[in-house]
Amino acid sequence: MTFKLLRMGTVPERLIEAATRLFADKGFDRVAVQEIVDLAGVTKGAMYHYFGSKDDLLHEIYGSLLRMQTERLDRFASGPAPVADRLHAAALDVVVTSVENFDQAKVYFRSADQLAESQRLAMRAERRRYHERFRSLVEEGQAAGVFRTDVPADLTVHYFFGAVHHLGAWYHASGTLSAKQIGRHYADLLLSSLRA
Amino acid sequence: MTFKLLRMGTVPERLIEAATRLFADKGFDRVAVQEIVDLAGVTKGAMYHYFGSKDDLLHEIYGSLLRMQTERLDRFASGPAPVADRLHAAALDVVVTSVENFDQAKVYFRSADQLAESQRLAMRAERRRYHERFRSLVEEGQAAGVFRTDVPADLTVHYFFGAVHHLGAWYHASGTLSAKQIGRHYADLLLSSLRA
Amino acid sequence: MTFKLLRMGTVPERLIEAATRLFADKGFDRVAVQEIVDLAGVTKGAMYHYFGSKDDLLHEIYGSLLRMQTERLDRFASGPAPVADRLHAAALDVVVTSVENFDQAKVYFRSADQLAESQRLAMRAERRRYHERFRSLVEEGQAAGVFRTDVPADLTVHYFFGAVHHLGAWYHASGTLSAKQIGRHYADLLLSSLRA
Amino acid sequence: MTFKLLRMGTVPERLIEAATRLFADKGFDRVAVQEIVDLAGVTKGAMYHYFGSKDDLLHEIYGSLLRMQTERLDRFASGPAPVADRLHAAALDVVVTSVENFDQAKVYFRSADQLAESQRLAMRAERRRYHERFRSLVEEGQAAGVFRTDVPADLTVHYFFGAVHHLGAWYHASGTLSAKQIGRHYADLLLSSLRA
DNA sequence: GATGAATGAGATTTCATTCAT
DNA sequence: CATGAATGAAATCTCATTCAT
Repeated sequence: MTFKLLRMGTVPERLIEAATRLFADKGFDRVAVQEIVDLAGVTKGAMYHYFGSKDDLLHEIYGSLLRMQTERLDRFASGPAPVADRLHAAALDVVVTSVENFDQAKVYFRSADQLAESQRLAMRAERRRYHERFRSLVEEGQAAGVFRTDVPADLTVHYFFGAVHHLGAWYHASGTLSAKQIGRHYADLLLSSLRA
Repeated sequence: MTFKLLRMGTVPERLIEAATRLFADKGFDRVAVQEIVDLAGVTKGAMYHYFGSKDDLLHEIYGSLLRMQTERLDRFASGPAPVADRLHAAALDVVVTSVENFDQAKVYFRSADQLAESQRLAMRAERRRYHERFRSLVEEGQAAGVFRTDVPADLTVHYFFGAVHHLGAWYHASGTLSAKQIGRHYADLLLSSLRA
Repeated sequence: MTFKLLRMGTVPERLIEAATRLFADKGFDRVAVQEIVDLAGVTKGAMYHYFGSKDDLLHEIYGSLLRMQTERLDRFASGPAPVADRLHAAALDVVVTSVENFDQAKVYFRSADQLAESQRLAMRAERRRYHERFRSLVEEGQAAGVFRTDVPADLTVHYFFGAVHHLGAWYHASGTLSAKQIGRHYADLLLSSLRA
Repeated sequence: MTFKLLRMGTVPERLIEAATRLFADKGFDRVAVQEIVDLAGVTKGAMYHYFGSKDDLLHEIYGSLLRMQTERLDRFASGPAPVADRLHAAALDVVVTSVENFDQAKVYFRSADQLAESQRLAMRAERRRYHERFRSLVEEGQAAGVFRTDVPADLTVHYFFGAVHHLGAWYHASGTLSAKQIGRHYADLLLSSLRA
């Protein structure tokens, strides 16, 4: 697959966009800095003016999606609705936002291990917080007696996010299902599997 | 993480084992051929005597797990038991074998995109057959009226295998759950989510 | 070692001071223009406003010490005192001024070869004049019969300035000897070695 | 200055020789790996097959001269002759061997600061041992009453080795003095300056 | 006067693969 | 069967300098 030269936005924006597309398409390790700057229509020097390293680009892309999803989860988890509804909404939302930012999500799903040592720890902590927030919703449902308790909440959350991460492996925009439809199915499957 | 020099088995076996460990640990692109042969206790010449390329090693590891799981799925799917039981057994089995061959599974889960062009197509076809066999079990249950039909079987299968692939991201041998326990939980969640 | 942002003096003065410290610390080739302007608290544009190039900075530092020492040598060499006394005073003085302007001296001692082609010739000629003036003092003593003649004056001068240049390799302000004490010892050693 | 393609010796030998000439001529930081391998008549890959880095080449050159001179100093210092004779012989020898291995010596004299962090400490320790061995000769002479005691032995040794290091700045093979003549003059100047 | 974004050339290093022995 | 020296292409990154504002 080839992409058209990017012409809009500031240089760092174009670089991030170019990197996102290419990392999503071929994986971090298979993308040369030269390809990124070519797609962004600048020179390598310009890239290193704005980003300290190729790793930094990944970190930026990775972190920005993680921040967005953390923030949205917070909103969805903290409403007044019954816990099952809140969990359903949160599950649906994470699928929809992943599909709507699909390149970014693909980078996110596949490249945690490619982060530089220093960034890896910080990102891992952030991801764990996200995981735990989601898990606490499940536990809340268990405590309320609406979710089964024979399967550990932790495991259920891993199970669900596995499904979400796997979107990157099979979803294509050309498919018949919309982001929302997929999200609803995913959320339905999660809720069904949890029903007490 | 560092590994001990491998001393047992034939040269090609040692090479496969070394490559499996290293690919699982760092990802295909981050492993140098030199590291593999060092761990296997041989030289590069020896490796190129037995394998045509680094890609071949990946192909071998990838293909052998895929073959094994395809074969086992065939056995589990074709029994005389009720379809729900057969699906449960198949789901449990794929989790158990993935955990029991964890390094190989990690390589498998993460490296589909790293396969060389020529091998990629063949492997993709094989994987699709596997996916379709599993899906046909779900469809059989839908036809029999024991599984819900409002969620497409295809999507359910992606959902479940997403969960399985994600094992590589969180499972550690040191955890409290055994392979079988995890497999049972996973299979239970799958069956619950499918119940009509 | 890190240095504090320079805040005093005019912009070109701060640039010279920053460059002097950094060149002394790491050597000309290991210092980036960016570091110099960071330490001086200005931007690159400012530097290129005042200096034509990084080489120019070195040239400035190099030349200013050389000019100072040439001038002082002239004063010390041309007095009415006996030649041995004048040589002793000159030798002492070059050590003292080198220690008192230690960063500048370190740059001077180490960086003759880093000067740009065009500047190198001019500086070499200037240095040779300095060397010859010093040598002529030695020759004057030889002619007067107070210095030995079996060792060529030229060689003695190289010998002594080798010792002086080497100060940059071992002297630290934290040592027990003062600039003057070191200078006296050096001058004593020179005079002793020359005694007829 | 340009050099002729090296054709003799093993590849690592040619690389060391090429690096020695070029480092001596232009200084470590001004020599590109490409120049070294061109002069040695091999490719960059070959160089990195034998040496881990450009730093390693410097370390090798630096260390081999240091080892040689340490060993020779040991021999000269430990004889039965009077201490003044032993010091004279040692001083003469270090000059002669420096001149006879002039390229290596020039690299050694100028490049201590360019050594990589890890190697710098080891080399510094080794150099200090050398310095101390030389100093102990001076102290022995002071204790024996044949050398002056008003100038610290330490300082005298720095003084002398400054002169030796400076050879790299002025000596040329085309000069009128032979290595031995220079050595004798240097040793004479040292001994004269030390006479009680 | 001063900024700092951008360039472009070149630096070191890596690595899968080949091949003479 | 097996070695390991050598290649050559490509990777990431650095940096002095320029120039529109």
